[in-house]
Amino acid sequence: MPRVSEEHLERRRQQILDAAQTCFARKGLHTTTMQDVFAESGLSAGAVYRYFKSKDHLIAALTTEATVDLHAAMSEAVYSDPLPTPPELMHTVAEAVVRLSTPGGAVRLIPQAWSLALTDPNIADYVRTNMAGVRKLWFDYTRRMVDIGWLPPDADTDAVAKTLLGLLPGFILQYLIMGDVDPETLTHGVEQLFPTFRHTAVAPG
Amino acid sequence: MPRVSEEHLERRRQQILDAAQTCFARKGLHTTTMQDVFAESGLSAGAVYRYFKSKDHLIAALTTEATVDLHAAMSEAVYSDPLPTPPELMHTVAEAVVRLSTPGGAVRLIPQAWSLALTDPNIADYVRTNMAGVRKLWFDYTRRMVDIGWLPPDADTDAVAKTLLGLLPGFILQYLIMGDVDPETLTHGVEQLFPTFRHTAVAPG
Amino acid sequence: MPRVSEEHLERRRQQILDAAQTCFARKGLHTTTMQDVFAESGLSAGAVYRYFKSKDHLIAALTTEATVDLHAAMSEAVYSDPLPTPPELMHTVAEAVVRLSTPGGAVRLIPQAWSLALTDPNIADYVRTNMAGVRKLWFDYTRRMVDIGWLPPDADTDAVAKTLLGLLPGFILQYLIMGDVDPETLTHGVEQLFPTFRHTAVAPG
Amino acid sequence: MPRVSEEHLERRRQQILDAAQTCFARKGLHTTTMQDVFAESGLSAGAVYRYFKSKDHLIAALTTEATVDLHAAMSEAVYSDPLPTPPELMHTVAEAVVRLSTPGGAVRLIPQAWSLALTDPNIADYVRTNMAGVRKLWFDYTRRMVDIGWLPPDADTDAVAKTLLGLLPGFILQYLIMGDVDPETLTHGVEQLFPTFRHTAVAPG
DNA sequence: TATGAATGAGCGTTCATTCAT
DNA sequence: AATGAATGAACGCTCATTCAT
Repeated sequence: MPRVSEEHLERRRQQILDAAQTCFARKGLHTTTMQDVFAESGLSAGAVYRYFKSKDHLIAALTTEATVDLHAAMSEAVYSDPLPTPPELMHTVAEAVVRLSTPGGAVRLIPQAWSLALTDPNIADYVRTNMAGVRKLWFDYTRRMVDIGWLPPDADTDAVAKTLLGLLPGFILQYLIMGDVDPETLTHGVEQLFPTFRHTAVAPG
Repeated sequence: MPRVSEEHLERRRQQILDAAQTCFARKGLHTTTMQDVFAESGLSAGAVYRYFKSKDHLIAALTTEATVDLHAAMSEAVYSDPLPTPPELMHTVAEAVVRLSTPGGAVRLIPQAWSLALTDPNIADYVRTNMAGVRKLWFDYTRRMVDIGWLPPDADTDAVAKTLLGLLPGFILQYLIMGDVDPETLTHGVEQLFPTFRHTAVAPG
Repeated sequence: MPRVSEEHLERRRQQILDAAQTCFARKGLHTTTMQDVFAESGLSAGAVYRYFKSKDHLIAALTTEATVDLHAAMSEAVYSDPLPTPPELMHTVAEAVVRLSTPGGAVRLIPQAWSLALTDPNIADYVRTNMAGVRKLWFDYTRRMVDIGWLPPDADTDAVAKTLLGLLPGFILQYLIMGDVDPETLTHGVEQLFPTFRHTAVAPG
Repeated sequence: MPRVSEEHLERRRQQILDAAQTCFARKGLHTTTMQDVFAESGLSAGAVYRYFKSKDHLIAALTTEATVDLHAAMSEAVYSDPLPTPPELMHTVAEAVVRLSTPGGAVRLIPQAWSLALTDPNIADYVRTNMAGVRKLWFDYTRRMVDIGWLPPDADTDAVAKTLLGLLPGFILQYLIMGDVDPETLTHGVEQLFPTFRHTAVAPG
C-alpha cells in the first residue's frame, strides 16, 4: 500500500517522537532501548527505522524538539510589551519549565542533551544550535533593557545575557533534582539581588 | 602480592578512580566500557572489581568525587575575610570551574551526573547529597551578606542562595558546551545586574 | 522473516530444545555454555534468547521435557489390560529407559535434574511436579493390584507405590554409570524377590 | 614455620573437606565457588590450594568421602547375625540415609556425584568405585540369603543384589526431593511386596 | 607455610540494526 | 508500507588459579 499522504508520514513521525520522548524522559537516553520505543509507539522495528535511520538520529531530533516549547514561552515574554522586568521574565520562564516538567515532559530531556553534548560531537552541534537560539532571545532582551534605560548604553549586554541565561539551568536542575524550588523562589531571589527596575512611563497596551 | 599496606590499597583505589574519570570525561558514562577502564588503569578486570563491585559503584564514587575540588574552592571563598562581593565570589568559583575543566577534569563529569540523576534513583541520592552540600555554602554566604548589611535582615536568604547557586550550572554548561564564556563574562554580568556591594568598614587584613 | 506461522515458532523452539538436550546430555548442565547451544542449534544468540529468556529457563523446560517420553511409556503399561505383573511392568519401563538413554537421550538429563533440584528451589519445583506425575502412575498401578487381588484390600498402597517407583532411579543409575544392568536383570531380580503374581481369570479383551 | 606435624596436615585437610562439604551440600558442586570454600573454612586461597590442587580434586575427594558413612552403616547390617530380613535391612539403611541427610550432610552430595559422573569421566571413575563397593555388600547379603534358604540355591544373586541396591537411590531421592517418605514407608513397601522371610532356626546370639 | 591481590579467559546476556516476507 | 525474526559484536562481570611477599 505505497503512496501514502504526506500528512500520514508526518503523523507517524510525531507518533514515534512522542513515544521516544516518553521513554527517554522516563529511563534516560542510553537506558532506553529501541525495543522500548517500539513498544511505546505501538510500531514495529521496521516502521520506526523507516522514519529514523538510527537511535542517534532519534536522539538528535528530540534534542532539538526538547527546547521548542520552552523557546516559544521565552520568546513571547522577551518580546512582549511592556518589557518584563528580570524578575517578571524569570517567573514566566520558570513557570514554563514547571509546566513542561511533567513525567515525560520535554524539559526532562534537556539535561540529558547537555550531558551527551559533552562527549558526542554530533549531538554537541545540535545542542549548541539550540542553546544559541535561546541565548539570542536573552541578547535581544538585554538590548531592550538598554533601550529602556535599565542598563547604561555602554553595558556589556553580551555578559549580561549570558549571565541571565545562566540562571535557567540552575533552576531546571534544582527543580528536577532537589524539588525544593519553584518559580517564586527564583523570582524572589532575583528581586532581592537585583536593583529595582521600574518603568518610568507606562507603555501603551 | 598479599598482605599489602592500607596505603597500597588506597593508592590502587585512586588509580582506578583516576582512570575511570579520564575515561568517563572523555567518552561519557555509558559509552565508556569497563574494558576502557581496565586499559586506562593498566589493571585487570579482576583487580578493578576487587575495589569497585560494579560499574555503577564506580560511577557513584566518581559522582561524589567530582564535586569535592569545586566544593573546596567555593568553601574557601565563602568563608574568607573580608566577605567577597557576589561578583568576586562568582569570579573565584568560575576560575575553579575553568581550572577543573581540563580534558579529564572533574567538572566534565558533573553534567553527566545531573543527567543520570534524573533517571537513576540511586545516583540521584548521591547527586542530591552533593548538591545539598554545595548549597549549604551558599546559604552560609547569604547569611553573611545579611550580617554585613548587604541584604536586609528580613531578606529571603533561602531564595537568594538558591538563585546564586543557580548561576553555577549555567556557567559550567556555557563554558563546556559553547566555550564562549570565561570567569570575566560572569563577573561582568553579575556586576552590571547587581547593585554595588561595598564594604563600609575595611576588615582588618 | 517476520509474520511467521505458529508452526514455525514451535519448530524453532523444538530445534533449540533438541540442541540443548544434546549438549546438556553430553557435557552436563553447568559445563554446557550457551555458545555450545548456539553452535549445536545453528542459531544465533539472539534467536535462542527470543525463545528462552535465560539458560535457567532452558534448563527448566528440558527438565520437564526429559520425563515425558518415559512417563508415556509407563502410562501405557500401567493402564494396559490385562494388568502387567510387577516384573512385566518393570521390564517395560526398563526397556523404555534403555531406549531413551542413547547419547543425547532424555534419560541422561534426569539424574542431572535430580541433582539440581537439591540446591535450586526453582528447579526443585519442576522436578517435584514431574516426580509426582510419575508417582501418580504407580499409585494407580498399586490400586489396580488391590482390585485384582494381588494385594490385600487393606494394603498400604502408598508405601508400595513409593517402593516400586524407587526401583526406577536405581535402574537408571546402574544402567548409566555401571553399565552392567539391563531390563532382564531388573526383571529377574524382581521375579525372585516377589511372590508369583498370577492372573486367576483371564480378563476379557 | 616449616616442618609441620603429619597430624597438623591431616587436620587442615579435614577442615577444608568439612567446609567444602557444607558448601557443596548447600549450594551445589558448580555453584559453590572456591571463594565460598575459603570463607567457610577460614583459610586463604593459598592454603586450600596447598592441600587440594584444584576444585576438581576437592570434588573427587568428597565424592568418595560422601559414601563412607553410609557404607559403614550398611556393612554392619549386612554382616550382622542373625541375617536381617530385607525389610529389616532396608529399614536400617534408610535410617542411615535420614541420619546423614541433615543440612550439610554427606548424603546430599551423593546425587550430585551421580549427576557429575554422567558427564565427567574422571569423577565417573570415583563414583563407579564407590558404587561397586556398596554393591559388593549387597552381593554378600544375597549370598547369605541363599545360604540361609531365603533364596533357592540356583537364584540369580547378581540380579537380586542389583535390584535390592536399586531401592536405595529411589529412597534417597524421594526423601530429599519429595520429603514424603521415611524409613517406615520403605519397610512397609518391601514387606508387602516380598514374601515373608522367616528364620527357621534361631541363629545363636 | 601461609597470604590474598592480581590475573584474564570466558561466561550469560543484550540490543541496535537488517531484510526476507 | 510494514512486519518482526534473526543477527552477532560487544557488554558487564565471575572465579579458578597463581605467585610475590
